[in-house]
Amino acid sequence: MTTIQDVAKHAHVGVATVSRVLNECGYVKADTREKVMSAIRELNYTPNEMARNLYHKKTGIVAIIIPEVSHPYFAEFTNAAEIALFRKGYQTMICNTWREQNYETYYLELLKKQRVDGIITGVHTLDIEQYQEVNRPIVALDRQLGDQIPFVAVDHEKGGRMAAQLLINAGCKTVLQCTGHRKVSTPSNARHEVFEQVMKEHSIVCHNYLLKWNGFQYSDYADAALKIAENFGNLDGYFATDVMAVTLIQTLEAKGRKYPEDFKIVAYDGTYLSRVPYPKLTTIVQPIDQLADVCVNLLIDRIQGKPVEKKCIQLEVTLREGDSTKPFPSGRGK
Amino acid sequence: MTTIQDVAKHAHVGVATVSRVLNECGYVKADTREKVMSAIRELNYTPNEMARNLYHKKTGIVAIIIPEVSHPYFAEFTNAAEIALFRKGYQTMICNTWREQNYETYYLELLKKQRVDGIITGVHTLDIEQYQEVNRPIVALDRQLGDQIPFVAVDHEKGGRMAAQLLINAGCKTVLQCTGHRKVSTPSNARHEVFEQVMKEHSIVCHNYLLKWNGFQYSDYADAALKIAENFGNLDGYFATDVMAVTLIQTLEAKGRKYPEDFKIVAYDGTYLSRVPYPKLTTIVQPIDQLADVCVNLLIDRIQGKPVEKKCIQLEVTLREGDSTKPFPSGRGK
DNA sequence: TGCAACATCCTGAATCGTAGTCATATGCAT
DNA sequence: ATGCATATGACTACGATTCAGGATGTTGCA
Repeated sequence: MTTIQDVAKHAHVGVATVSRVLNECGYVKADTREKVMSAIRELNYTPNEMARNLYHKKTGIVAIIIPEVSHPYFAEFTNAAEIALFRKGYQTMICNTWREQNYETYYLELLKKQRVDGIITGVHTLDIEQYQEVNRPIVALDRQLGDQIPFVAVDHEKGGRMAAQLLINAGCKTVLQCTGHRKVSTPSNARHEVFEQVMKEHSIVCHNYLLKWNGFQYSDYADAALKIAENFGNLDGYFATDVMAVTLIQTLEAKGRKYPEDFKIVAYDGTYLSRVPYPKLTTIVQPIDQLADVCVNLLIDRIQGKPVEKKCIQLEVTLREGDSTKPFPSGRGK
Repeated sequence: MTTIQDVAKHAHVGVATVSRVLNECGYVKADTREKVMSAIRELNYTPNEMARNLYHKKTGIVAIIIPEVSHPYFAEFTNAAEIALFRKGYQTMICNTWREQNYETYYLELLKKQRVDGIITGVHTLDIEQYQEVNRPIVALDRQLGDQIPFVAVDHEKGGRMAAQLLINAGCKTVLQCTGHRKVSTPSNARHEVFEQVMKEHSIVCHNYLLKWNGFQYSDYADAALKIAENFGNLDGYFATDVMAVTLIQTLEAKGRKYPEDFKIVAYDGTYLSRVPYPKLTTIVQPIDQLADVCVNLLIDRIQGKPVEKKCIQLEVTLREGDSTKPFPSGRGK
């Protein structure tokens, strides 16, 4: 690999001059610049980023820590984040944790090691303390990690309430919601509390199905859907994330239930998946691109040392109403 | 940030000793090691990766260049690649090109700049020459980039033939396949040639619909599906990638055609999306995880200087047969 | 005209933080 | 005293940037 030294020697100038030409700063005579430029071309020289990074103490890389990038929600989030980061001049590193704490710890180290300038984390496994002791730029998606770390989330309570209301309006009497681990302290769990509560207020039976997570594999969701179909196969309302919702629909259909005549369903997230079923699936949509933008902006501000005043930013969910919550014909027998 | 110097001073030893403790090499007395260790703990020291990288002339980062990571195919590919890379001790950088040549050029520069140790490219826009002049570790997915750059792809011809045969066996008489730009020299275009040819051999009318790519957005696919439904809405067989297939199904259903009674369809790729429709969608499945593994292994070999003898690796497609190619009842009137 | 003041142009050396080479210094056995 | 294993620190390379400062050229003003 050719270095700036080689270029300097080849152009019969000092390294500082080459550097000035490269960075277009300071005084350089026109013909000297030309000499340097042609030396650069001749030697096919490209400045070494590692050396630059060492000097400037920045890498221009941001790590996105997520359970796994193949999950539609995180794929779309990562995608949007990459765009935003690219615009700001940053590269994106992806870090799948598979919900393993030690992976998360490992990735958190990247920041201490100065391998990345900042981290956007979308996982919820590690203890808060570990995040807090890394006193460097971090932004959290859907998780409160103490006072120092800004976090971004949608109004999940509203999302849960909307979902509940949609099923109630459709005339559901016995419903089920699919949840992740309820103990995990993430704002996104709020929707399940609200959902349950609203159902209770309307005296509607509300079952919970705890979805164990083993990675984003079809078989896991298919198994879960099968279990639900077995144990809760004749309810009239369901509330689940996109992935679970679409899998559930096909499983219930395979069991002979007509979609969306026999059962109503509301999906949550609004990824591409939620647009696939026909008739259209009613979905509570998270503004994934916006979430990513906000995360990136917050992070870049922190990296650049700007004081981040707002520690918590909440965005709105929207409703994409389809035919999966069309009311049951009135007067139907239970 | 604390440096190795600080640790050395704090422990009253030389930097070399600290380095030896860190890297567990050379002779260090047990109590000296302890002194150093406790200094490291006290100062909360972590070695700076940038400096290490500069010294060792490697970053331990691999770039994956793809059109965009939100597309299910690339999301699943990237996911699998990240796992494989992590196992080999590498970090993954994602680079969305949006099919813009200048982005691709920019990302290719990362390699010259020594910001990454290697590149896996899954895009097809840039001229081959630009790749060839970067004489560093590159592996291509689904594209032949000259003799020096190994490439990995599935047997698309077989895939195209299988798809054609499935529709023929189902009794289709007039079919349509959705293609990308046919001029682009990617092995994956081979399936369309074969598909067309097989159809011709069976005297079946085969239409082509050229899908213009503007990014992985629902609206684009929805628009395309709408156009197909308008102009080719009453054919009896379709062949398209997962994304297009599922969108097409819902659009044709919305037009009143019964799936899969009125028309047959074969999907290509085998991402999660292809598992969503009910009744099940017949799909030509690419072994995406395997493709990623092979790409990663080839790349790491190249990075580590091992001679890569096999310049081209072809994997097999498999058939996941669903009900979307169940034969039309015999004797139906055209 | 003389020369201070300033702008222009360029170089060498120091710097960023780590790793490894080399030289040196112990202790212990022969 | 010699040899060897053990133990340690000063120094320098990695490649780019930047600072201090030297060498010009140019202007302003007595």
